[in-house]
Amino acid sequence: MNNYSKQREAILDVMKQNLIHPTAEEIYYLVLEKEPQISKSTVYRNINILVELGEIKKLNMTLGPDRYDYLYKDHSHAICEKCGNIFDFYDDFNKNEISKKLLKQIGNNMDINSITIYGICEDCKSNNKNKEE
Amino acid sequence: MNNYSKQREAILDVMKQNLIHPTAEEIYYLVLEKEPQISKSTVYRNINILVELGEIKKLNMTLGPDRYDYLYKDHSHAICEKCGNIFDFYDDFNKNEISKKLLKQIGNNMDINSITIYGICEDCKSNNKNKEE
DNA sequence: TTTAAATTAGGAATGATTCCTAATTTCGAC
DNA sequence: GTCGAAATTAGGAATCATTCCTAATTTAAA
Repeated sequence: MNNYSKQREAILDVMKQNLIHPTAEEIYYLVLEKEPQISKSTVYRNINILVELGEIKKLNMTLGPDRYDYLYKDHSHAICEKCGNIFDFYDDFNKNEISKKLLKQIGNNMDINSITIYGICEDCKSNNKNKEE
Repeated sequence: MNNYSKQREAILDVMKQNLIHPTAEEIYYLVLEKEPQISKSTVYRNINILVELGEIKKLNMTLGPDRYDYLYKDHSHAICEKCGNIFDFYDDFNKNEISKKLLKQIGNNMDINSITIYGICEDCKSNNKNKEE
């Protein structure tokens, strides 16, 4: 793994230019515009390679297929389990006090790659107030 | 949704007695022992209902199919992205300072259901030191 | 009871992802 | 540059996980 290919390059470009947390399928259609002959299996294979190389990040979703994010520094996510919206936030987990406390609680000196918060966002909370079922 | 059924009861019992973060498939085989005629679709359907009712929690995995956990109070997870191990830790996110700070960073007053930490555990870190590829 | 709604088993269908294969591309050694 | 080994590709088949469909059964409220 790790020879140059214009297909892999095109996928990484798409990720850099679309900071919208696309699914693998969405990445495929975005890449198609520049590489009309690319196959879905190539997209899936390269997404996995890019994740392994640490160039992009996989977001494990509660709802629907997983999503991907071009990895920039100190970037974590909060995901609404009702509507699926993803909120970005920024934090250097290798420096700050929050992660020190979390690490102490875990009792295992992990390298923290990211923190994901799962919850219900403001919008979904207020929409819910009017509902009864 | 919400009539009594012995199948749903059996699934919840399995979850209460097996705090091992099983996959849906594993839950199916565990329930089979008590309900030998239960079908897989019944297991999947009831798992989803129990998640919706808040009786069990879905863990979004980086590796492999999702896993489930019998929900007890103030319980969150750290997942190793290399070996898939799940570490439990305990924290009431609706009370403590950590979640207050996280909420401020998100900029959206979410109800936090849980926090999941993704990283590399101690074991995988030390195993890696000897590897080069 | 009676009846409507919920639930079931079982299998078909779907959706997402990985695997397979033969052809092509990359790249380092000469 | 040329060669050959290793990596990569397109395309489709296969697999895996999950949901959907249907007719029969069970539940629960009137």
